[in-house]
Formats: sequence, structure tokens, C-alpha cells
Amino acid sequence: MTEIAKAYEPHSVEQRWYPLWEERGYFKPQGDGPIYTITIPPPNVTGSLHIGHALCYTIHDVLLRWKRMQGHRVLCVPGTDHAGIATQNVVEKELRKQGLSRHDIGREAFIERVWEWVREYGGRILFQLRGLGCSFEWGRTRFTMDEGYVNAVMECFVRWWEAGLIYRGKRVINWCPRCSTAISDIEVEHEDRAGKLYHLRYPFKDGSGYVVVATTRPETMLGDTAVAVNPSDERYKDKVGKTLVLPLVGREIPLIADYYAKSEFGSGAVKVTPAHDLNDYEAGQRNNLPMVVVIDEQGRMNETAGPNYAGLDRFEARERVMQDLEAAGLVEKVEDYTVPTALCARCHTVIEPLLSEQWFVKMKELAQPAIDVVKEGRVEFVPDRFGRTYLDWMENIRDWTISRQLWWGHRIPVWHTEDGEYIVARSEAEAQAKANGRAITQDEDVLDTWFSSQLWPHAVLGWPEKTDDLDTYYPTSVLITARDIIYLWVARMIMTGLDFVGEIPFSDVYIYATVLDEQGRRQSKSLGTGVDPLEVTALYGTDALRFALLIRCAKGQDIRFAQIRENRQPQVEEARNFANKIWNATRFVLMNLGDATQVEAKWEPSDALADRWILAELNATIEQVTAALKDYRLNEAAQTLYHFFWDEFCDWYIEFSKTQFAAKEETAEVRAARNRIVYVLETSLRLLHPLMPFITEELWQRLPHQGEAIMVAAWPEADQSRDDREAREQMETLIALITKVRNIRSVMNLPVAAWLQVHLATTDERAKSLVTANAEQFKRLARVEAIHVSDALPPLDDAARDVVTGVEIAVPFGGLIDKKKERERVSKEIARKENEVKGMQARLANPSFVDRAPREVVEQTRARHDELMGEIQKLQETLKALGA
RNA sequence: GGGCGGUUAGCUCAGCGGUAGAGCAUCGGUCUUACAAACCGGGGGCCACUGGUUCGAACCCAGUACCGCCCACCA
Repeated sequence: MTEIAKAYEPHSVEQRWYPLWEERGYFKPQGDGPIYTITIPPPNVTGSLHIGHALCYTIHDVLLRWKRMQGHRVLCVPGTDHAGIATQNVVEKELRKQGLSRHDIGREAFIERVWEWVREYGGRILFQLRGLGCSFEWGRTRFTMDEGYVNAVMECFVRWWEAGLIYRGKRVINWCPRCSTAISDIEVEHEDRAGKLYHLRYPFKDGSGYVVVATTRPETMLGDTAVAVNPSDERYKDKVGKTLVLPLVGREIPLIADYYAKSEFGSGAVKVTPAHDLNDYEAGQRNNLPMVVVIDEQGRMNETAGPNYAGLDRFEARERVMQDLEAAGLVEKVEDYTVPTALCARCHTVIEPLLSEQWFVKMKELAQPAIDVVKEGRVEFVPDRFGRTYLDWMENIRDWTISRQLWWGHRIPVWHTEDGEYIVARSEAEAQAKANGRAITQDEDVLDTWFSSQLWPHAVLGWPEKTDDLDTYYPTSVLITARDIIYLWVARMIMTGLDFVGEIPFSDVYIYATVLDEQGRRQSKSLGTGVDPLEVTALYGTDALRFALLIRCAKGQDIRFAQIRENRQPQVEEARNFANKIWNATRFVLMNLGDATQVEAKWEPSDALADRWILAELNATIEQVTAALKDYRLNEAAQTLYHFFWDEFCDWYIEFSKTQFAAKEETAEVRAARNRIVYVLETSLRLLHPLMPFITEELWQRLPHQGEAIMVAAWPEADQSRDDREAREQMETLIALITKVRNIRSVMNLPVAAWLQVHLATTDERAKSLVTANAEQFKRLARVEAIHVSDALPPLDDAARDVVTGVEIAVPFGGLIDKKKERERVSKEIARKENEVKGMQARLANPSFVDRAPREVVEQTRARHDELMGEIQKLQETLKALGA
């Protein structure tokens, strides 16, 4: 027997197995079983591993390993996303340290800088995933800007252009002044902020008074081109059509009627700034209003805003405008007000709605088939409620702003001719050819990052080329992702998959839990509430982190995950303890194999109760774990295994069969016992392997086994014939009896070391033979010297008594019994049983329960009731004998 | 303003129609030769509230309260 450490030491084990698995090609598709494919959500190249990633990719790996063991031909394609804005920001920040802006070095040099950065750091996060044990096919790793992928993006743009789905237009879009780019509607976050509502007076040109308008953004008044009131608003009936003079600017603007103005808000009149507000823009369109742009792309007032304001930041301008209006006596009042504020999801800068020329995709047409496949159940969300949120959004989908005023990304494949025509082509050469000698310049903008990631499942498999991979592995099996990108990403992949490949990209969408901090807030680096998974694994090992996350991974439920304090994280500690338990149980078995070459993981038939019982429990465990994994109930799989391994296998089976398999002799019986325990252990390790790959591989390799690695061993299959209800019931009784004796010892303060005498009395022959057949184990586990079984207890003065499942127990003391303590104990026991009986009596007395409840339930209740009554009676006799 | 979750033992959470569960914490006892990261035993819950359906509800339905997400153009 090889030496084995007293405690599980994860780090060396992890380092040993991962490279071996990879070298042996286990991460590549193997064999010719059914196909199982996952394409991972590509993390941003700027990303470093956080706890959410750890959860996401652990779930991936669990499913991959499980399916692989089930004989599937498994492929998981990893990769990274170029993450336009995020990556550009990172590199710009680096430049700034050298006192440079991207404009100083120019577009080409800047992009080269970003590429350098990506080459150096872009693979870091994928590297970290190896540490988590992820069995991904690294040979097929993709990047959303690698050569082939660019082709896919260009292809998509060109096809959509040709289909008339892409257009260019001037509209009010969400502009982030800090990122200085347009962003799409779903990249905007909304937040209520404390602000003011300003009531301003706009005088009529003819001197007949003024109209009061309310606004939260007075600086935009410089761009007003009308004031609107509701057509049905009586107050303004005779004033609509009159001319107002815009304060501070002097521009004459009309008072118009438009349904957009709500009579009940403020004075019922709303100022209209078509160039700086989406609603105003639409009102402007309806009423042919001019659009006056007064704020620039940096969020500063421009020339048009007038000499007093030009160059001021929008928030400074707000103050200046209010001062000037105040001075002119045009401020009616200013109230505190909660302002719904739009923020850039990336940098939390206040969004500036800006009139701007951008590229858009028409979504309605694309959305319809993607709505249908979810409605028809061809794509299923887990938990299914996310299917409904998906449909809600898809049914109200709006056009998508795809252009970004950035340098890092896929440059829009549109070339402008001098005469204002757009040439859309897959490459510059193709554009040149189409231009017929006209001079062309490429559009300056790049595409939204999600424009490329929407193609992920088919693009990573080779699309638009017709590759074998695409043929073989598409559609993929499941998409595992976070709920905050259902719209940004999931919806769009379904649309492009259907549009370009003609088939759904995946049949299941598993939305996993969001990992929160202790207070239930989203984990955030800036708040310092984030937990670094690498710190956790350094402390407790990878398997412990995986298991800690998985056992909390209830369907759709968020996970609160505590920070590490004083080098401890209790949630992971629990999992580490479990790993250690697995380690030591295996260690114990290994220490007692005798001539190990004679041992194999094989179930030897046995009539012994514990053997029958553990086989039945193991079988049930296989069944439950398999079903749970199939249903993405990962926490249940983890919990079931934890319970089986610790409570049933370690606490009872090992203890029960110790003397047999750990015997010194090498008899056939001993070998059979060894085969059995190795069989149960080996099977347990297989079941645990997808969740805890490293420790299971390490231990499995040390056990007698067949095959080269547990990673490629077969997943255990349940076998109906191994269920054994009788054994499970009997074992339950036996455990209850042993526990009761231990309980008496403990409560009555009997010395732990003392070997007790135990009298058991019952007229139930089965119970009697249960005890006599397992007397050896009973004695050892309850520390009993002799068990005396009879029909009725002999008269014993100095004994503690109890009764369990109809069996009376008496434990004589060596000396005098502490009658007071014993009375207490027995009274408590009676009270407990009476309490239980009370409920049953009420039910049994209720005729409609007896009539209407299933007969089985009624009989069960009656039987239990009678049993309890008998037990109570015995206990009362005991109590009487104690002199109560 | 709409939609969706959550509310169960001191803490973190499972359970989702037939007598309340786990881990941690707590209390008592153990170096019982696999494991003190362990073992054995104990205590601790009107399952947020109010109604309803049911023989029976933590679990199903309706509503209330408080927490948290998502969506939404009300100045």
C-alpha cells in the first residue's frame, strides 16, 4: 500500500491531473456517442476571474464531465470577447499614464497597442479557467476578432444590408460623453436620483403673459424649438398657435398642441427640445419642428448655445442658465424632485440623448422566428420564467443602434463614395471593385461588441464556411449564462442562428444564479465586496470552491457568498471538510485492502443487512443524482451526494462493515467485503467526479480500478432490481435502536468508556432477528457488552428504559440510577410522543379524513398511532416505577 | 407605472400537498487505532402576515407588508 497523507492536500493534486487529462486528449471530442456541445459565454479579454465566472464555468464543467462519462462525444468551445468599449478604456488608461491620448498616436497605432495588450493579457482569464478544472477544448479556442471570426461578422453585416435590415439614420440616440460613443438602449441603466424640477416662464411675444413649463434639465432650454400642450387642455384652447419668445435666446417658438403633453403634469405645458430628448425628438418629427443641437459629444454646450454658455459643461450650464433666468425674473419655482436618470452601463456617466447619425438594424422581422421557437418550446429556458421575460422583450423589440464611435472593434464594412453612396462589402478590395474607380473612404465607426458575439455559436464552429464542425456540433446542447445578458446576447444568438444557419443555436438556456455578497448586493470590485476565486482556491482547493458553489446552485436562486475574513470562508470550509471526508474514507479503505492485487471494485452478492441496504441507497443515489443533473438541479445533485457519502456510507456502512473488510485474514469473505466496499466507494467517486474532479481522480487512481482515468470512466447506471425496501426499513430500525442506546448513555451521563448491558424486548420476531443477526455491529457501535433479547423485559430496578419502533429498551446501570434525571428524560420522551399522537388522533377522529384521504395514508397514520400509544404506555409504566 | 423573485432554527440556505431539514453557530460528552477539517448526543422553528381551496397547506390560490432584481419616453 502506498502512503497516503492524513489530510487532503489539494494543490499538488490539482497540478498533477489537469495536464495529464489534457495531454491524453480527454478534452477533445471522443468516440462516436451522441453529440454534446457547449460554446461558452466568452469572457471579456479585459476580465479577470470573479466568483460569477467561477460559478458559470464550473456549471459548464459539471455538465461536460457528466455527459462525457455517459458516453457522449463532448465538445466545449472556449474563447474570449474583444469587448469594444471595455478594452479600449483599459488601453486608453495605460496611454494616459504616459500623458497620451489615443488621438495623439492615431487610430492605426492605437489599435496596434490594443492588440499588443490583448496578446499579452487576453488569454489570462482562460488560463485561470484551467485552474478551475474546466475541460474545454482549448485547441478550438476562438476570439471575436480572430481572422475567421471577422469574416463571420462581415458576412452578417453584408447579408443584413442586402436584406434591407441595416440602415443609416439620424436620430436621437443614447450618447455617453465619457466613452464618447453611441450605445444601444439595453446598455443604458436607469436610476432614480435626487434632483430638482424647475418651473420656467416663457413669455408670449405679444406681451400677453407667459406659459410655465417644467423641466429637470433647464440647460436644454437653449435648444427648445416649441412648447407643447395637450390638444384637449381647456386652459390653452385659445393660446395654441401663438408665438413665445424663448428666454435668454430670443428665438421665437410656437405653442403647439401635441398629445405627448400631459395636462395633469405641472402647468400642462412642456418644453420641446427635439435634438436632446427622445420624446421631444418624436414630438418634433410629428410637428415638423426644427432641431437645434446645443450640446456636443463631450457633454459641453456648443456655439449654438450662445456665447454665454458655449464651452460650459452641461451641469455648469444648468446653473448658469438658472442664474440668468432668475435674474430675468423668469423662474416660477424650483422643487425637489426625483429624477429618473439614464446612465451608461459601462461607466455610469449620465447619458446625453443626442441627435446623431448612426447605423441601425431593423429587429422586428428577425425577432419573429426567435419568438416562435421559444413559444413552441424548441428553445427552453431554465428556469422557465426567463422564457417569459425573453418573450416580453422580443415582442416589444426596437431597432438596434449598432455603430459605435470607437476605434477598437470590427470596423463597419461600409465605404462612402464622394457622391454620397454607400458601398457595403466584405473587404476593402471588394469595395474598391464595386466603386468603379470612385474614391472611397471607409466608415469611421466600429460595430457594437454584441454584433459580433451574437454570432458566437455558429461562428466558433466555422460559419460562414461550411465546416465539418458546424455540421457535426451545431446546434449546441445548452447555453449557460447570466440573466443580465438575456436580451443583449441570448436573444440575438437565437435570431442570428435561425437567420443564418436556419436552426436554433441551442435547445436549452440555463440561467444560473447571480452571486451576491453577504448583504445581498451584487458583488462589486469598487465596493470591495468581491471575492477572488483564486484566493479561495489557494485556501481550500478548487474542488472545495466548486462544491461550495454547486451545493448553493438552486434553480434561479441567487447565491450569497461571504468574503474571506481572517483567512476563513465558512461556506467553502464546509465543502473542504467534505473533500477531506472523502479523502479519509478512501484512505481508510486503502489502508485495509490487504493484498490489494486481489481486490476489485465489484459488488459481491450478500444477504447481510448493511450490504443490502448500502446497495439500495447507492442505487437510489445514482437515480437521484442523474435525474438532478438532467434537470439542472445542481444543488440537489450535490446535496444528495453529500448526504449519501457522509451520513450513509461513512457514518454507517463503513462503521458497520469495518470488522469484515478490515480483517487481518485473507479469506474469501474478507475479500468479498473488500470488493464490496471498494465497489461502493469507487461508484461514489464516479458520481462525485463531475463536481469534484481533482480529488476523485487522485483517489480513484489509487483504488483498484479498470480503465485509465475516472474522467473517462462510465457514469454509473441505476438498476431497479437493486432497490430493497425491506433492507432500508430494517436498517432504519436498527439505526434508531443504536441511536437510542447512545442517547441514553449520553443523557444519563454514563461513562463513555463503559461497556453496557442492553435488554431489548419485543414480540415482533422480525425485530428480534434483526437485532440478533446484527448483534456484533450493534454492540460495537453502541459500545455494548451484551444484548439480551426477550419477549418482555425482566424486572430491572436500576435501568434506564425507553421504547423505539415497538422495541423496549432497558439499560441497567452499574450503580444507582439518578432517578430524577431519568424521570426527566422519560417525561420528555412521553411529551414528545404525545404531541405527535395528538395530531394523529385529531385526524383519525375526523370522518372526512378517514373517508377521503388515500387508504394508504390512513392506514399508515393508524399504525403509527397505535405504535406510539403502545410506546407511551410503556414509558408511563417506567415513569411510575421511578416513583413519579 | 408594469413584470418577476425572496421572506423557513441565532446565521447561510434546501424543501414546495401527507408527522419541519442541512451546514455553520450553540450546549454536553469523546484523542472509540480513517478523519478534532473528526466522532457521539442534546437544545433550538405558530415555515412574514391575512383570508381561501383541501380530509390535510411551509408547499396551491387571492390579498397585505417588507427586501431585491428586471423592464418602461412622463417633462
